[in-house]
Amino acid sequence: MSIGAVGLRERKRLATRRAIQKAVLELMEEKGYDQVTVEEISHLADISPRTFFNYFASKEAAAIGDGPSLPGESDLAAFVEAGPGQDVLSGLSELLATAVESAGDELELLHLRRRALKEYPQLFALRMATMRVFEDELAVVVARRLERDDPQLAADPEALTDRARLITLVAFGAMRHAWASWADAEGRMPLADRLRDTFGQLAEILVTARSKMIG
Amino acid sequence: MSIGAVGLRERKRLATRRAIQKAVLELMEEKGYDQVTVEEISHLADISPRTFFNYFASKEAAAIGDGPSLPGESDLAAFVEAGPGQDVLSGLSELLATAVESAGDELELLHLRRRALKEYPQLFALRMATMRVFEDELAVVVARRLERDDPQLAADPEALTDRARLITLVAFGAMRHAWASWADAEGRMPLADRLRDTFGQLAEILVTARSKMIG
DNA sequence: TGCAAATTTGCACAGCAGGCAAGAATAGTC
DNA sequence: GACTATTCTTGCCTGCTGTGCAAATTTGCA
Repeated sequence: MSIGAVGLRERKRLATRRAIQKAVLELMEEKGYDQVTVEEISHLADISPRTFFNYFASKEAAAIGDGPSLPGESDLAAFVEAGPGQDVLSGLSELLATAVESAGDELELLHLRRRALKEYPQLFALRMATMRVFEDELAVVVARRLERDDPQLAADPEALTDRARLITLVAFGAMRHAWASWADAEGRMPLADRLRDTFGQLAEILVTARSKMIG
Repeated sequence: MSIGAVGLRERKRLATRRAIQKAVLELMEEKGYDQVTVEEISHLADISPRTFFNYFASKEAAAIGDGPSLPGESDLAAFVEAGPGQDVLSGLSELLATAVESAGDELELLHLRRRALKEYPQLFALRMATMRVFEDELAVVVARRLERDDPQLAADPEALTDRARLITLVAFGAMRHAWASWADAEGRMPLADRLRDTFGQLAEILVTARSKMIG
């Protein structure tokens, strides 16, 4: 296997992983989550039921699907090095919008999942729960940014990660809002645009809050 | 059954519900989540395994436990009617702090759960996910507040609920941060204080963001 | 081609979870 | 206090979920 190329093995694994997720979601739309069995899913995905569990720990995990992953290092660096002139939340807005725009081949799965999970708020909430990993990764990046922008925070590592985590969680709240309105609109407007819109509204709210706090 | 009093039936139901949650958490601390069976839980809670499922849909649901409920109407009214002079996030900070302070008899369960779930981030995340219901209830209250404060928003019901939802989700992000630092500190400082502290920090961030957005 | 490593599969089994109907406890009525 | 309706608990039975293990298959590499 030549350097840089992705081996057949890994490609097959990814394909199987996606086939399973696609199968669950399609069957869910057809007959509802509870009526779908692992046996059916496996049949549709062309694997044995035992193999299903080599890929996902549970039927639920397959329905929820893989979480998002961080944008590439170049995008991250752009965010980290934007400098103290740009406010952090605006920077996050751009970073996240960029991230979802580069979804690429996962787009079909994204829409299938949106439709299927819309019927199951519990599963949707569970998917949100799996975002914890993403949140943690994001918090690290935010910390990198704060470290550069704010020498005072940089001197206190504990306060730094604490602050980074707060910002990340708040930004994540905005992200959830963007997702919700995207889903409400049946995905007609790109998710990235929703994100920018939501963060814009957030800025409005903050400005209002600010004027009240000082006024 | 006299008016106002809670019947024996309901009291017993609540007691059983709490006994189950207590049993799961204690067994979890003793031997780990996976090693705990519904049979053991039922035995410790003095009910049949079948009855267990009359109370909780799954072992997981019992481990996660009941979500929080809204504060009393008097507290809600105080928040709703605080007037446009108080910024909404500050108001939410007080409302939420008040809510957790009136936990009362659930306090033992609260601490038991904190300890037990700390070992299981997945379950903790799941518990966060079940807060959706709480979020929705809270969003309704926030909408009531906005309707009073902002005539412009009141005229557009859709924009109103959308805005209320965004504020709620952002506040919930802050709440998650408060929970995290409370759990980190082993619950030594009251959760309510953590909440106030976190919302204070949030205000700081907003001030910074504001000065950058206008500067 | 042939060997080593990774992956898939079948099999067996414990535990989860729900439908159903019989029995027990509770509430309301007289 | 006895009677009846309602609600709750329990046992039984069943199907599905999820895992350990070992055999069989596929892929990577020389």
